Amino acid sequence: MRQTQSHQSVQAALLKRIHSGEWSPGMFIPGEVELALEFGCSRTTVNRALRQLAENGIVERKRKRGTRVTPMPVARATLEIPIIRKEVEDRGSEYRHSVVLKEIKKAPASVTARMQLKDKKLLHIQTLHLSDGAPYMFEDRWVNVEETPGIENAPFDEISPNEWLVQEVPYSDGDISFYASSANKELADFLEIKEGAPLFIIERTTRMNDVAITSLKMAYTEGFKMTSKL
Amino acid sequence: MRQTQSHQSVQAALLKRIHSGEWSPGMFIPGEVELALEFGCSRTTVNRALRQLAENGIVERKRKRGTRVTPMPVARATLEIPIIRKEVEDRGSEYRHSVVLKEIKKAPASVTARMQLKDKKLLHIQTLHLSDGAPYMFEDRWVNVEETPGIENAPFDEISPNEWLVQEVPYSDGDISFYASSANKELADFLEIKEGAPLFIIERTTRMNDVAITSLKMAYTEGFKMTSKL
DNA sequence: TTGACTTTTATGTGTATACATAACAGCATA
DNA sequence: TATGCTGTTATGTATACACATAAAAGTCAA
Repeated sequence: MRQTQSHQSVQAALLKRIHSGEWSPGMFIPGEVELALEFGCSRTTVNRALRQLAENGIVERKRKRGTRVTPMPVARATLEIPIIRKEVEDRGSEYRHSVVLKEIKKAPASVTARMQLKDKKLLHIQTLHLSDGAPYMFEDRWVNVEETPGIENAPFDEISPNEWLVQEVPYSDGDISFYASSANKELADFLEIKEGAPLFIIERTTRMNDVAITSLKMAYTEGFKMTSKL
Repeated sequence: MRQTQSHQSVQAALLKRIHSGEWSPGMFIPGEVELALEFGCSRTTVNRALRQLAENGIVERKRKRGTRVTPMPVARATLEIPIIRKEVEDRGSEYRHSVVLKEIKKAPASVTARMQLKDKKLLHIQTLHLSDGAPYMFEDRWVNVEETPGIENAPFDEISPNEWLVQEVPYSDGDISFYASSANKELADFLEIKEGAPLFIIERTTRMNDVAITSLKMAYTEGFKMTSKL
């Protein structure tokens, strides 16, 4: 029998059994061949459905052992980190930015540790991002100049360093972390908030083949919220 | 020619071209048939490689139009939100929790709005989670009792509401958000921090077929950091 | 010129088949 | 007993083929 979208319906059927508790966490589920027979489709189709469930962390698969419902399901949220300008404009606000500092300098230890670049002079850029004229986010960025040709002449009054890098410099991997912190004097001044006010911090380092390209710290004022579906 | 892992190598080859700038953002790349010919593999294999790239947001695909490198790539971070006990124990600390409040009550407007359950009495549970005896996170949870049979008799002195729900109550979807806030008097007392100290807040609502199961707010003290790969 | 129809094209998906590979079980040999 | 060599099994992956489908491009008649 040839159906369309059948891997999706198979996946839905499997999910239903898991969600209903018919297959409980930790339990091994029937093999691909058996399921293919039951659903009246090919093993390929079942395989795809199961593969997708495994990608989403719903089931765990191992050769020979079989497939089982993940015993302790970890909730996963996929966050999308858009370009700042888009983030602001999508909310219907006007975006502006201003580069408040641009220097070539030896980075402090905390930055060199993250980037694993010792004793190199890095480009240090601080940018204030504004939404409808009000301070929205403060960005403190360090850039490995050797890996980003052209950055010295980039027109940062027109395009933000954020956007320029995303468009001009490819990266292969990186890491990101989120935490809460309180504003120090400098940040408080820039963001026009009280010293000690809570900030949402995103720290991000991107690399190309294990060589750090840029590392940055973004400080969002209270009111910023990051949302995602589970 | 039959190779193993070839969809991975094809994907790697495609990624390389994108990262190297040979194919720049917004550009349409050759069709599946053409690529299959070039790589000496079947269209199926190219399809799978491209499908995975599309899932990761690297390329955009549309029937008939073709495949193009995502013009404005949005960085995506997949966060894993583990069970609190695991989170603490994985860091080598001893986990304990204590339920500080358990009542059946009409929820305040902010909660009913999130859960879209009006005028229902909900179970309200507040739990303090401890790491090596020190306050780690404060959880404020509202539960739709009708959808969670057995919760009234659950042994919350042994197992945390968090863990009990994950294991006993299946859910189909939900949403989650992250933001920074400052501690009010009550939270400051529980978490043994100063009033006004920054907190990392995770708000989460889970649903089963569009019916809210539980909605909770988790407040982490400063020092908590959520990390992920890009 | 406009609007309805047809063709073309690139991706989307399903089937049958084959071989690859990891891990386990059981047997046999030193 | 320990160790190495078989199968065996379930998933992992590649291939050739066929049909589905959305969207663009082309065609033609009112």
